[in-house]
Amino acid sequence: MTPPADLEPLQVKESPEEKFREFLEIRGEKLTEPRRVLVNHIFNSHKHFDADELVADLREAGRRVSRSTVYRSLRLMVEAGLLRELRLTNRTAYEHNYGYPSHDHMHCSECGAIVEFRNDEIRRIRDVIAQQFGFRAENHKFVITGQCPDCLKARSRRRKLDQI
Amino acid sequence: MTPPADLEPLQVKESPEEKFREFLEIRGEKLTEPRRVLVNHIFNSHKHFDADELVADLREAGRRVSRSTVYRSLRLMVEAGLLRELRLTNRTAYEHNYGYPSHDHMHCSECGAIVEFRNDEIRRIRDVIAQQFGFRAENHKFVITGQCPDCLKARSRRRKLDQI
DNA sequence: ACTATAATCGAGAATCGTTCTCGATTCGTT
DNA sequence: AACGAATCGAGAACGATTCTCGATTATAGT
Repeated sequence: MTPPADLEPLQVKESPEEKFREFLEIRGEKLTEPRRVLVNHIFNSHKHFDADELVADLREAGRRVSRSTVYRSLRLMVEAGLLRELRLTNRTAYEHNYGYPSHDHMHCSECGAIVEFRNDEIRRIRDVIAQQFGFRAENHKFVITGQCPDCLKARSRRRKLDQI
Repeated sequence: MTPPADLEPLQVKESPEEKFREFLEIRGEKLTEPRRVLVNHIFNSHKHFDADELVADLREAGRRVSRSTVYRSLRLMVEAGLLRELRLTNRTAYEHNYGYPSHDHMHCSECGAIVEFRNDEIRRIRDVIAQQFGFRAENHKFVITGQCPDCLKARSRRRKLDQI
């Protein structure tokens, strides 16, 4: 299933690695080998992942990076605006924030699938509400929970079997 | 600050305790003394709280309920539809779901304040989007993060001081 | 009331994701 | 090559939550 046209990666001037290096330099920190491995691996494919999956993924690819460094680097990449956190379960999931249009999520309560969607009205409503309350809106999270099409199909299949 | 009129508690036929007992009975479980203490204490005031605050609160009121029982009961009350979970920080916060109109939240990233608001458009958008993707929408969470009016005021005060 | 049986309780151990500590290593610069 | 600062990895520590298990309590049947 290809993503909808409005959720294609955006054209960006700098690569994630360049952007990360820049962020680190400003703070007097360094883009080391493990950090370069991480940022490139993460932006090599567009998907949601958590710290454990990342460690396992890297290990499979033959790149050892310690858990400590993975957690530390993820935090940095969030601060750098490269990644965004999603707290849907007890584990924190991450997704690309740099070079990717802003969007929200649907979360299947049965299989855990995460589906992205784009809707500009939400942003508008958010700003109207914030203004009403004198808030300065910085960000928002909109997550629709329910059952994805696959799990709904599986359910109705089960119901039919039960009737026999 | 009184809550907006559209966020007043709703009139409900059954008390939370009755509703809890009913839920438990269906599952062949019992409304015990600790559970009765908890459900009544929780619905005695309308506010957000987490497990630790609840334990401390009860202790102050002279009612000892063990941490285990508090966690177990909170889970049950969520399943019973009495409470709703909010995962804004590392601690899970809870709020009334029974006898209270559905609403969403603004969360101040500076002081942690949680402000409720009601907006019917969100629900409508949610259902339209879910339908587009073949999802069955069961629930949603919409959280606006930013700075609350008080923290904005404190900020501009600080900026003025800096200028002197 | 009394007893039997299953559910529940409390205390503390265990779990699990994440963060911290610290001696060893690497980076960039002289 | 040598230095100081930043970073690394391994494992300890942490904090919220869940689990374990012997003691306690609720409810139905006598």
